Amino acid sequence: MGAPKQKWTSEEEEALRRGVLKHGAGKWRTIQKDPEFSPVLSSRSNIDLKDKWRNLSFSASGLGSRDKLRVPRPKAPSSSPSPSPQLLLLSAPNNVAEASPPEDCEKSPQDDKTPSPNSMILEALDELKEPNGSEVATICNFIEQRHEVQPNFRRLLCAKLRRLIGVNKVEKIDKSYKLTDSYAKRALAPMKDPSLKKKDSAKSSKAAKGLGQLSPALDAAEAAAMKVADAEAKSHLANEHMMEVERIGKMAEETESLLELASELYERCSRGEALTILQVAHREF
DNA sequence: GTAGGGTTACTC
DNA sequence: GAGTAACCCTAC
Repeated sequence: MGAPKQKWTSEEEEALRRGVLKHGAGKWRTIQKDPEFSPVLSSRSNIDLKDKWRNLSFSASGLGSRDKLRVPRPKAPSSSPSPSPQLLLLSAPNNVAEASPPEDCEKSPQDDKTPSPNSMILEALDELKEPNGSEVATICNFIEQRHEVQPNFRRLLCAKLRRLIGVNKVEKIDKSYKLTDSYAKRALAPMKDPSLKKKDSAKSSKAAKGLGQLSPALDAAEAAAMKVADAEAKSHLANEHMMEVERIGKMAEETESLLELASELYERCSRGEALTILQVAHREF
């Protein structure tokens, strides 16, 4: 890495936040070019904005930053439907990744020599079944016993667990982790279904995968709908506030002109001038 | 142009 | 050593 890291200033963060409010998350280029924000964000690329917003979103959710998984980049394209950026805007992205990429979908560990880390973690939590959750060390040991993992796997495990918490697949209890009830019931059931395991054809495994994804997908859709409704409500509220601001502005203008009128009247009257109501009403004086 | 996963530097 | 923030890479 050549250039040193360029830390984000609070002004830049504020500009980004306002830019997202104005144009919406996902319009990074627009925000970056917006004359209102470009002076502050001139040294940032649209990618920088996106990355920073991602970090902000994760910290807002109390999850810390997104995880970093040091595994070989899967060649399979991540064709998952991308979550609406607006979902990231107004609330923590807890459900955003529910419709997760294929890498996240839990295929049976038997399918591959080295399953994805997600699969291994979920498998471990599922099999450990500790009521109060399992500690990282326990999970790590479990996985190491069953699979060949990279040397720094424990560190990656922590990061991965946080992401799984973020997508509501795992919950953290004190220092332990366990599968969320909803996820354990819905997503893992098809995996463990012997009838599905028996069918080892590509077709059936695909079907099993689909089944495994269906419920989380429904959850994601439901959560997304709620988030959208929430965002719309907030947007409506913001509109109302804007109208209120305009109304108050108008009132201020009217008050000012009334004040001018009153002063004028006072001056005239103090000079002994007589004015009729009609004159005052039509300001014919 | 954007999203998402990966890598690296920094901090505690 | 672990967690986090910033940066990079690639697919779409």
